[in-house]
Amino acid sequence: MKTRTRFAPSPTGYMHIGNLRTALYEYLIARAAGGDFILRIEDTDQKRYVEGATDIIYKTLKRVGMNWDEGPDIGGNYGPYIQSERKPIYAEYAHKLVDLGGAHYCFCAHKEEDEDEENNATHAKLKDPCKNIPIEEARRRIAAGEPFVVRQNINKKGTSLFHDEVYGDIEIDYDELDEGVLLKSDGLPTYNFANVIDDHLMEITHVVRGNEYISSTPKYNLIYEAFGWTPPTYVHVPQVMKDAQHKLSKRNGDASFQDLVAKGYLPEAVLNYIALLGWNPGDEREIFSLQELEKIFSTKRLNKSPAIFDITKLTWMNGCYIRNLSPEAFHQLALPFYDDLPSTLDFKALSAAMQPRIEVLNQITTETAFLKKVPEYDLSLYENKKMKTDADIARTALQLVLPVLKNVKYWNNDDLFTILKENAVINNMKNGQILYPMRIALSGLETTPGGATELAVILGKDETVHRIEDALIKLNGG
RNA sequence: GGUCCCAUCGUCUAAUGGUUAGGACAUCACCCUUUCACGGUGGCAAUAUGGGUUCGAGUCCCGUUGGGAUCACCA
Repeated sequence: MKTRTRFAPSPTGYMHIGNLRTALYEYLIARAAGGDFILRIEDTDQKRYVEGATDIIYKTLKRVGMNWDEGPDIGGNYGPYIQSERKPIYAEYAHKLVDLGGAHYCFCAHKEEDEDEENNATHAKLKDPCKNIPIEEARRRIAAGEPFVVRQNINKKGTSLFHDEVYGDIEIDYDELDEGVLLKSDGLPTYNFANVIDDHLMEITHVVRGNEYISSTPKYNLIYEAFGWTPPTYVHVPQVMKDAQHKLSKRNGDASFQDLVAKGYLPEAVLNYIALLGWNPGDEREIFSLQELEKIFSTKRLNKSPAIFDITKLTWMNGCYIRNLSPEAFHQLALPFYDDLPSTLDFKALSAAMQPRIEVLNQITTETAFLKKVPEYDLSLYENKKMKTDADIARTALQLVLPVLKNVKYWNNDDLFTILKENAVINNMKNGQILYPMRIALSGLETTPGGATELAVILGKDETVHRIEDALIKLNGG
């Protein structure tokens, strides 16, 4: 049987990191087996539907290179792939399930968000009064237009046993299961029911989902059983946590995939990082492309315990990806972050300086602020013990260097560095006594991305001369 | 609360019952160096706890503690 997995997000307008990881594992299981990866949109909750949310899902998956073989946009042999368009299918199977004894009709009024514990227990196993309504009477009431839901029957006794690829064999007592709603009064199925029907009809072989579904898995199996269908292979994965106590969630404003990308995390790096949250390749490699993961992924190396999303490690990994970029590729990614900078800068040189120094693209903004304007600084900045400089030496050095720079023919790093070094020797000064003050004059900062000559190249000859003149005025008490 | 699940450095993790418990991030120190960064070298740092089983337990069993999940006409 061909391996088929599906990513079945609900369009709530947000690509949660944990969701993306689930999608990744589903994708990898399919690809590792040469199978198909299906995209299905689960929009059975109209209240939560967000306009444009499906586009975010498409865009995100495409951005990381997880292409699907069947889906709402490209079709396939098992469509439709949007649950709201499958409404008649669920109704048909729901009634069928009632006929098969796996469910019953229930006419109880729906109590909205009722916190009353009594009410919560009302429909627990065997307590639903509607379960005793004769089927003929139920059908009559439905025909008469009375609102109804289809509720699952849990008639079994004893314990349910099922196997999970990650957690092994799990036993749950049937008494623990509630007779939940399968088909809502609006005629749409609940997640529990829609999943079983769709996964079966779409011939899904592996179901990957968060481990919060472990306790309800026996309910799914009961439905499969009632229909005489074979349940899929279950792969429950541990949660992605924000910290030891809380999982990552939209409500807390935790980073989503699109938030991370907007900050300048590369999609490839994010994907690489989340692949390793709860999975490892069995050796000590950490940097993987999606293509490499497709070859080596196995559910056997999936972890059981929750993993905390560590932005610090992702940031490091993103830095690795940035440094591995070709200079041209990096330059293209950096360009949007140069918008506010003077157009006279040598942007290629700036990119060359930025690439090894940043780990997230948006760090470019703060790193380059001094290129717009020299920040206010104190003359004490010219004092540096190791460089053996102070404001007086700085004044001498800059006065010395100014005419030299004005005469430089080839404004590039190597020539500038050679010339300035020669001048240090001629004037019996140390390199640092010239380069350090020059760097301060050009930046007004204690630390800068690149040295004096690199900054000079980035700023260009005119601005460099200009900034040194300004510094001299400042050093002379102006 | 009932039930289910989980437990190795701060974090992500490795370890056919036999290793000085390994790697990575972070952190610290040093080297490189026109500052910073990159790069390089090294340091600090873990088997939650109590009992078993075993010649030998991070690994198997039981208890304890801690944490998570679930008990919706949400997924």
